[in-house]
Amino acid sequence: MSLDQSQISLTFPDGNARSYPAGTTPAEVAASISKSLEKKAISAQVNGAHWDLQWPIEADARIAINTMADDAPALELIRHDLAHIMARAVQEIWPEVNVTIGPVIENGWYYDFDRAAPFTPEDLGLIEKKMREIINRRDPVTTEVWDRDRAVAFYKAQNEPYKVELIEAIPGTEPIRMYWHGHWQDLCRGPHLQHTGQVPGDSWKLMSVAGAYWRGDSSRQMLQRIYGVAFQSKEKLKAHLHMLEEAAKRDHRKLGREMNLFHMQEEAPGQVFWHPDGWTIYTQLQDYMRRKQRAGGYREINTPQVVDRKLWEKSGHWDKYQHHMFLVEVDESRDGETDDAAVKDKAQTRINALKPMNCPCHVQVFNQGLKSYRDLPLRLAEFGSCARFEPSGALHGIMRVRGFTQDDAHIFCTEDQIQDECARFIDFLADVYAELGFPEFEIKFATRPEKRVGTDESWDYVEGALENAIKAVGRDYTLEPGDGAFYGPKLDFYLTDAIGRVWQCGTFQVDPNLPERLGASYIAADGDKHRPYMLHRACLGSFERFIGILIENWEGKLPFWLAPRQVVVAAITSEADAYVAEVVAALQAQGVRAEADIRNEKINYKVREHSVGKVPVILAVGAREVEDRTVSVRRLGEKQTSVQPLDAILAALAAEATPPDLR
RNA sequence: GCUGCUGUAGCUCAGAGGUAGAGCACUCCCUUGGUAAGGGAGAGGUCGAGAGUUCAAUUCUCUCCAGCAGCACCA
Repeated sequence: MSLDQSQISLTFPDGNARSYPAGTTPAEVAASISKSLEKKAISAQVNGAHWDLQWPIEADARIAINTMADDAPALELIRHDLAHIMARAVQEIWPEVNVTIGPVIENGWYYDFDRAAPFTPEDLGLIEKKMREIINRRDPVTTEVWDRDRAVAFYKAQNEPYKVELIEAIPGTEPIRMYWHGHWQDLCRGPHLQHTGQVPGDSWKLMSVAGAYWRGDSSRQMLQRIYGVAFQSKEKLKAHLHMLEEAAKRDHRKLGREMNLFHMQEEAPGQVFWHPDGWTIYTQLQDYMRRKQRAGGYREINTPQVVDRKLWEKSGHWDKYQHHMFLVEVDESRDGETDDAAVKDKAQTRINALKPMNCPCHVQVFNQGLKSYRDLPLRLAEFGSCARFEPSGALHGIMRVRGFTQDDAHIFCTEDQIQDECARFIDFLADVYAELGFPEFEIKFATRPEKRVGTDESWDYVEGALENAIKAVGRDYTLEPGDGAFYGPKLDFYLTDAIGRVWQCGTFQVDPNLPERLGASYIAADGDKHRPYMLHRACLGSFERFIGILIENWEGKLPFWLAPRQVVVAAITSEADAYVAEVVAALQAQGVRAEADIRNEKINYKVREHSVGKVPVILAVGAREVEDRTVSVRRLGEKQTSVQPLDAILAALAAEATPPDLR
């Protein structure tokens, strides 16, 4: 502690402290250390907070000066200053454009503009050029804290209404900070670099322009958002652009077409036409899940697709979910001979909905016959085909669709069975994910939201049960306070794919509400009727989306047991054709998906075509193999081939074709 | 749903106010070739749908449909 009020003590990362006048800025601190540090400094950490070099320090503090060698602050400043530089470039080219906000995001930044004419790809080039000019000007960055009214008046005079609105949204306790990059001005909480010349000239790129709502609100003005990416070096930018290319190669829409797995067409937007090879993957996965669920104590059921609105009114979906439902109006008085569907007897018209979820139907199954506490927990599973009217802009390949099938199940149980069922499910899911090639997953625990039903005691109990369950199976989780459903808490499961992307697939939700609405009950040991809890749970989510994830994860090179085409037996000369047929038949008899290629093509051609087609194993046979009863084995991605006896490869491939749960 | 862009042969794409082209794939012929494209020939398209402008529209304009990117949505 300094004795003198006007002096403060600043402690450096090495533990040494020095005394400075109160109000000293990190820039002055850096200068007091060395000329080179003064030049290299970009910002500081003051008591851990990211601090602009120009901001005064008024009290004793821990301080560290940041340079470009400090990754996190360097990237933040580069990206943040580029956001300002881009906005400045845009206003230098088109002075009438209004600026709004421009935050740093993963890998870069964006800035939202209000401009009548759309930005074109050519405009992006112009903006980049102007940005380079601005960087080369090496304009100093300066900052001041302004009085709120002065700032509002300033932006009104500048005709920047969005800035005025932003200031009005800043809490009264926070300062209004203004920044200048040369003459160009922006409202910003900072920090920023010393001058524009500190931004590396060639390690960033403008990527795209797209619409975005002002303040993320779809009822408000649509702005134009320009995205950029930025790194500390040209090499890192290149690596990033390369990674984007790699991700594009995995696109399931592209691979689905190339591998002839499925297609979609405009008469059925958001719905999948599965081709034989794609459907092979689908059925393999479904058969696998069916076996796992049977082993896990689930009973499989199947329920109707077209269900009268009365049930949806009871379940509450009619009120809350109607705009997402496909409705089917049927004139029940039709004679069955009139082809014109538009001719309807309104009085006789019945409104149905395609089911968007399976839960209400599952309660109907539960409700048949009296249930005893001895029947619980009752685990009802369905590969439930659902239809949801998703907004057109949300559709994405087979990942976000309007018609899909969930690996859905509902567990009817008592309150004190929740914890066990939850633990059991986490183990089930971990097992499935590991066998499908996703050993790593995260759990997010979403707790009671503001708007909810049920008593606090009940929430306490159920949340406690979930938490105990996670601990019982020895897993970590992250808390998402307030993110639960209105009726109960939930766990969401996020798996990580081969290139580090995370996907939410599994879910586990506790629901006392729907059994109540739909009148589910069981006879407890005390002889009275009680309400069961309903646990909604899914592991893969939907088959469509999960297969999309599998395709992208494996870049189309699915594990052998899931690969739609497992083996191609290719003749090198037509003299081997009969032997090819024999090998194919022997493989098929072992349950291997094998096909013959005896076309009039060279072996090079065949190898290339089936490699491109991601067939995991090519068996080439020519005169030698026919003679020796062997095959030449070539694995996808390997250049080396090996000659093996027919019997040996039959046994090996049959073993490989066995799904992981049956090994 | 919103903003912008796109829609030409199975796929990837070129093209132009006067009713269309390439490569690959496909079919046939030659070739029997030893591990990522052998050679030749042929066939294939109401240029997403509808309307308008024009002597003439696939090309220009409008509406619709679908796709792509982002936003919003995903109780």
